[in-house]
Amino acid sequence: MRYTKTLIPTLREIPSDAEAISHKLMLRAGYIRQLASGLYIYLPLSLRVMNNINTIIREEMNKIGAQEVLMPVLHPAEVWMQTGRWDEIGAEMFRLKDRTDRDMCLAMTHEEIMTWLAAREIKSYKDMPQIWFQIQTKLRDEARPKSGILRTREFTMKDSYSFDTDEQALQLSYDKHIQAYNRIFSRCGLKYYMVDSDPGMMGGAMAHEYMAKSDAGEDEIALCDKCGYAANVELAVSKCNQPEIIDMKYEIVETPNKRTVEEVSNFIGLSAQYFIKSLLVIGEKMPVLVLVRGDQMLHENKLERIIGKFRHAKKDEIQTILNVEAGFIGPVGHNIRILADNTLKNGTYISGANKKDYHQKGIIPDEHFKPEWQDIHIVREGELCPKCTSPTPLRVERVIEIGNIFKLGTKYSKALNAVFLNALGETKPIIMGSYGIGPARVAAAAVEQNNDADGIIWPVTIAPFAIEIIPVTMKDNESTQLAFEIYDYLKSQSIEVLIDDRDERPGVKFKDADLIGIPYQVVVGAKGVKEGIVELKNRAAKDAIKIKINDAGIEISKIIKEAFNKLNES
RNA sequence: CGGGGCGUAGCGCAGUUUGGUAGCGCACCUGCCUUGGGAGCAGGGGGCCGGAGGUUCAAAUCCUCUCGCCCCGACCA
Repeated sequence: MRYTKTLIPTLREIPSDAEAISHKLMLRAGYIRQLASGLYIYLPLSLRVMNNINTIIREEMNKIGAQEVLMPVLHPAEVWMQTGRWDEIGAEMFRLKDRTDRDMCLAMTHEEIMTWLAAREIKSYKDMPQIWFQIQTKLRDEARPKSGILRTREFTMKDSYSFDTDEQALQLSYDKHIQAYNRIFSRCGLKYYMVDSDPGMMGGAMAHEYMAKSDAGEDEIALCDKCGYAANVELAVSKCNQPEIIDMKYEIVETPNKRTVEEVSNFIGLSAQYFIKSLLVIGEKMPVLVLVRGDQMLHENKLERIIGKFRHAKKDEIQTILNVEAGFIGPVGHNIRILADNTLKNGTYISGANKKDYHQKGIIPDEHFKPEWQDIHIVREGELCPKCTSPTPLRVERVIEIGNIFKLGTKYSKALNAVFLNALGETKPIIMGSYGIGPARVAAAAVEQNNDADGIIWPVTIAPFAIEIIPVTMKDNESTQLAFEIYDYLKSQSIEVLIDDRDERPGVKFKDADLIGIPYQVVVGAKGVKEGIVELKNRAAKDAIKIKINDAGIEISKIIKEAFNKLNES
C-alpha cells in the first residue's frame, strides 16, 4: 500500500481526552477516531489490525472444529424474556420497538439466540458435540465507557458456544477452547495469564479469564510464581502472615472516643494486625456480624456469595440490633450470625467491648465467640499462596480481560427448552459452554504491552503492515526506483508492505513510521544506494542492519517470515 | 447513579477572576528555499467561544437551565 493513498492521519499532539497509553497512541498514530462516548471509528490501519486478529481467531477456532455463523444484532424481546434476562438486565441493554410496537433489543451477547437455534436444530445425542462461533458486533449501554477501545458501547466480540451431552463432553469442549485461546493469544504476541474467575451471573460452575498484563486494565489478579496459582482478585484466596502471637490479658480497656482500627491501634500502640474489625451488615433475612483482621479489607463480593445480597448497617441500626455505638462493636456476647475471615483463626486480638469508649483486649476466637469461618478478605500483594505448602508470597498484577471461558451448564438450555434424546431415549437438557474474546482489547493490550516513547511496536502477526519502506527522498530517482522494486518484490511474496511515497522530509517520515509502529522499516537512501546497500530497521530493537541491494528482497522477506513463524509456532 | 474536571479554529492551549466584540503554537493553502530524525522565510484561509434563556448600552467573560466529553467510584452477559 502506498502511504499517499492511505488515510493515516497522525497527530503531533495528543488529544487531551486520552489517558491510557493505547488510547493516546492509537489516536496519535491515526488508528481510531471517537464519534461519541464509547463509540469509535476504526480507520484503515486499525481495521487491518482487527482483521489480522480475527483471522488468527478464525484459524484457531476452525482447528478445534468450531463452525462460524452470523446472527442478528437485533433481537425480539421474547427470547430474552424466556431466560429472564429481559428483566434482570437493566439500563445496560439497548431496547427499542419495531414499527408494530414489538419490543426488541440490541444484542449484548448471544447465549439466548444460540440456544434458540440449538433448541431447534439439535435433537439427538448424535448431533453433538457442536461448537458454533461468530465474530460480530455487540452493544451494551455501558455505565462508563473508558480508555479508548478498551471499554466501548459497541464492540466486536468473538463468541463461541459449545453444546454437549454431559459434563465430561463439556470438559472436552472447554479444554479445546483452552488450547485454541492459548494459541490465539500467543500468536497475537501477548503476555497473558489464564486465571480462575467468578462465574457470577452466568450461573455456571467453572470459569476462567484470559488476562493481559497492563496498567490500563480494570482487573487485578493474584499470581503465585511457584505453583502457578492465578485468580482474579474477585475470588482469589490467600493465607496470611500470622503475626507473632502475643500474650494479652483478657481485659477491658478505656479508649475514649477512639473508633477506627487506626485510632485505637495508635492509642494502644499495637499494630492493626492485632485487631478485629467488626462490621454489621444487613442481609436479606437477618443482620450478620462480619469480622476481618484490622489490617485487611472486607471483600464484599465474597461475602455476598456466602450470605446473599446485603448492605452496611446504618448507625441507628447498629444501636438497635447490637445495643452499642458504632466504633465500639466487638464479636463477644452477641446472639446473631457471625462470619469471620479465616485469617483470624489463631491469635489473640483486640476489638470493641460493645460499650462506648471501651475496647476488649485478649479476645481468642472460637473461645470467646463462635463464628463461621470463611475467606472474606481482599487478597493483597505479598500474602501467601493458598495452594503452596511452604509459604510463598503472591503477586498482584493489573490486567486487561481479553477473553473468558465459562461452563454454562443448563441454565439457558432449560430456559429455552434446548433438549435432546440420549441413547436411552430420555429427554435431557443440552450442556453448554460460552467462550468470548474481545479483538479490540487484544489490539489495545498489544499496544499497551509493546510501545516506547516514539510510538507503537506491533507484534508482526497483527501489525497493519509487516514492513514499511521509507525512500528517504522522493527526489532521487535511483533510490526511489529501488524502493519500489523492493516493494513489488515483497508484495509478490504475500508480505503486507507500506511504502512512504510522500514528498516529505526524512524526519517526518521516520517519526511517523515509529509512531504507527510497523515492526520493520526499510530505509532506502541515496547515499546507501551509492554504496550498494539498504537498511533494515527493527522497530523494537532500534537497530539496523545493512543489506546488499542485490539480496535485499530475498533477505528481507526471509527475516519477516522468520518473525511470523516465531510467533505462530510459539 | 455519586464525586471531580473540562467544552474557545482540525489538534494543543491562552483569554473568563476585573464585561468593551478573539489570540498563540502546530496543522492547512500559495510562493521561495530545504531534504538521513517532526526545517526556514514571506504571504494567506479558517471560530454563532457546546446550546438555550436572562442581566447589561455592551457577554467567551456575570446569572439560570441544558447538552456533551474525560477521570475516580458504583455497575459491568
